[in-house]
Amino acid sequence: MKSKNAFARLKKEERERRRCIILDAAERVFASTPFTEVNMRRIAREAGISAASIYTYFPDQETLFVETYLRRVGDMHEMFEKTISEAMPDEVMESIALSYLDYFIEQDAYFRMMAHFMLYAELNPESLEKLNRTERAMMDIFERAFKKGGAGGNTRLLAHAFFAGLNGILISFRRYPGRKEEEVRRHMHRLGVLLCRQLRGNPPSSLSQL
Amino acid sequence: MKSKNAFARLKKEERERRRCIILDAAERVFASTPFTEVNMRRIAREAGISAASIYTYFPDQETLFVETYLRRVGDMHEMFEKTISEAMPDEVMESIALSYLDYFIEQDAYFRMMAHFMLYAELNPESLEKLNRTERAMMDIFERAFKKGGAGGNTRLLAHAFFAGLNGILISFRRYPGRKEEEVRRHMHRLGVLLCRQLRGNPPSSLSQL
DNA sequence: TGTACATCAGTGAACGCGCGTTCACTGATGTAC
DNA sequence: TGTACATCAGTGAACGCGCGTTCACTGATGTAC
Repeated sequence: MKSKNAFARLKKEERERRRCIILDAAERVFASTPFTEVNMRRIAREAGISAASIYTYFPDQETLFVETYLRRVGDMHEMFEKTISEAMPDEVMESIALSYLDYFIEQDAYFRMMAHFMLYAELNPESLEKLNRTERAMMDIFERAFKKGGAGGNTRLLAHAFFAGLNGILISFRRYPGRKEEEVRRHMHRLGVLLCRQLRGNPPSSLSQL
Repeated sequence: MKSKNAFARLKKEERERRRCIILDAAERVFASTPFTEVNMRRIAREAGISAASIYTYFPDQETLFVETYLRRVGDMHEMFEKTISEAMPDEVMESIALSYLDYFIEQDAYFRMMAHFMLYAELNPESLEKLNRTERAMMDIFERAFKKGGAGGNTRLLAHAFFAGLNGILISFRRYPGRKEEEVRRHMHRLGVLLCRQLRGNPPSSLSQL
């Protein structure tokens, strides 16, 4: 009986590892291909299997996308945890804001996915629940950052405004007409810094300095 | 020669009126149909013509969508102009923020279109230029509102932050899990008010009051 | 040790559907002479 | 006044393409006896 369990466990582990290989491949595809050109066949090719095989491990495309997204966002959370514990109180918010912006500027596909989930997705309940949990975790992190930064009052609301503000910056200025990538990033950073200072109730002495 | 011109003019006017009928139909479809279910055949049906006929008046779907969007946004601009001239200085920003949010909460399809243009669109140059002009006009309006509201410093940057903040609120909380429509709206309003006060450099005495 | 059978990952090809767009054609109206 | 021709809005049907997903089948590995 014991050895049978061991076999079953091993099989389960192997299955898990194969799932993981597919997720790795998806991650690479998302990192290297314009979001609208990502599809099941491409991910399969990157993983070295046929498209049909993916369906042995994931029920559908959406679930695969959500899981790829969640893994990545998990990494970001860890990064932020570190920032919170290491940064000085008066720079923790800006540090997080700029990381958040840079992360999504560089990993455009993941921002697109987030936007896609927010705008379109008719997600299955499990995926939806996982995404919601992750969003709440993000809010918790932002809230703790605000507290460390010395903000008082309704820090949950501040966290929401922070989240909304950052997403808004990313979506509103990503195609800033006629600007080069580096200028767009600088502009986003400027707005991110403004957002932090304002939400902390500590406006810069002169906005024109920015 | 004169009468020939008159004929030509009439013909041009008629053509313009037919274009207009299609745009009206598109507007109705966008108002009544989930964004992902809008397509050329539906708009044609609503206009009482065949899908093929649309192509006599618009080169492609994207152009039709952009023009429908622009007409609507034009209306919104007029609304804001009125608000700016009529509202008291200390309430002008909040008034605009709440109108903006309400407008896009109710006209979800137009928000989706805006998001779509920001995220996806490989637009043809003319459409792109029109959209950019409109966005700049929006920024001008916001900037004037800030000035009327008594904000100093870099009002252009404030306008950008305001625009980003409002869009971020709309995209980030539209699927606020487990909340009813009315609660979502209230939450968005709360965040909108917070955004205004912060950007005006006039934080509410206690955030927990919100 | 050998044979029959079960399990299951993996596959190429095809299915199915949506939907933007094009095409060959019709029918009405206007124009030339 | 009548005939031939031009113009042009409008159409139904079909094209074309992308792409998620399914299906019937293969081949390897393990198991029973």
